[in-house]
Amino acid sequence: MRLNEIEIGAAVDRCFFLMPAEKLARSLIGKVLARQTPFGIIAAEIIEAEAYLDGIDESSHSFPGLTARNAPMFEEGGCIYVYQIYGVHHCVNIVADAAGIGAAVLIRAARPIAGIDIMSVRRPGKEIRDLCKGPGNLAKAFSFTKEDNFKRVNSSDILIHEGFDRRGMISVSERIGITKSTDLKLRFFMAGSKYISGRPSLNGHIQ
DNA sequence: AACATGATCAACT
DNA sequence: GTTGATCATGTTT
Repeated sequence: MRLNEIEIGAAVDRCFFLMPAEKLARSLIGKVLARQTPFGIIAAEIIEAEAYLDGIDESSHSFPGLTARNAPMFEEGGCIYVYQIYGVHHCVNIVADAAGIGAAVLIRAARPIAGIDIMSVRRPGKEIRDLCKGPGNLAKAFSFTKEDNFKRVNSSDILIHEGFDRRGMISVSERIGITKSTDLKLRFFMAGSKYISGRPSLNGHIQ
């Protein structure tokens, strides 16, 4: 599929998401997140993502076991899980692995490819590079809300396309903004990209 | 009380 | 340009 003269590949198949969250987070870098809206399609290349594991990961929303809030995380991989944080922001996750596991990948930053005019309405006055920088900002640009919980990628208005092969361009670090299980290196990102969140000194920025 | 954040502002290099 | 402090805000435990 082609969007604004950019080839973003085909939609990934359903079984793509049936892998552990750590592997899925790495695999999602370079993929294109897209959404069909009444005003047209929005699309952006995933540049930064974090894995939240089942079992030992105390910072994962699934750690306490199944609750009303985290129920989407226990669906089969490819399910959407959106939560609200600090009363103000929303964050988007894509569930990993088989049903009942409870692992997901937080999408933290992306490079806008299409629907920039639509994103700009939702993020007035922002530079293109800042439209989808940070999980709360990305959710705002894409208008993700709890309404999107339990939707399935590629069987709804939310899509993931093959995008770009970024193997060999991906760096790993500790996750941002958590206080538990901080030793785990589960943040994956394109080093030096101007689209990633966090302080430049943590990111190997070139800019 | 804690929370997977972001905008703003003041102070610095 | 960068950094750290502060706070707005609603849901969950």
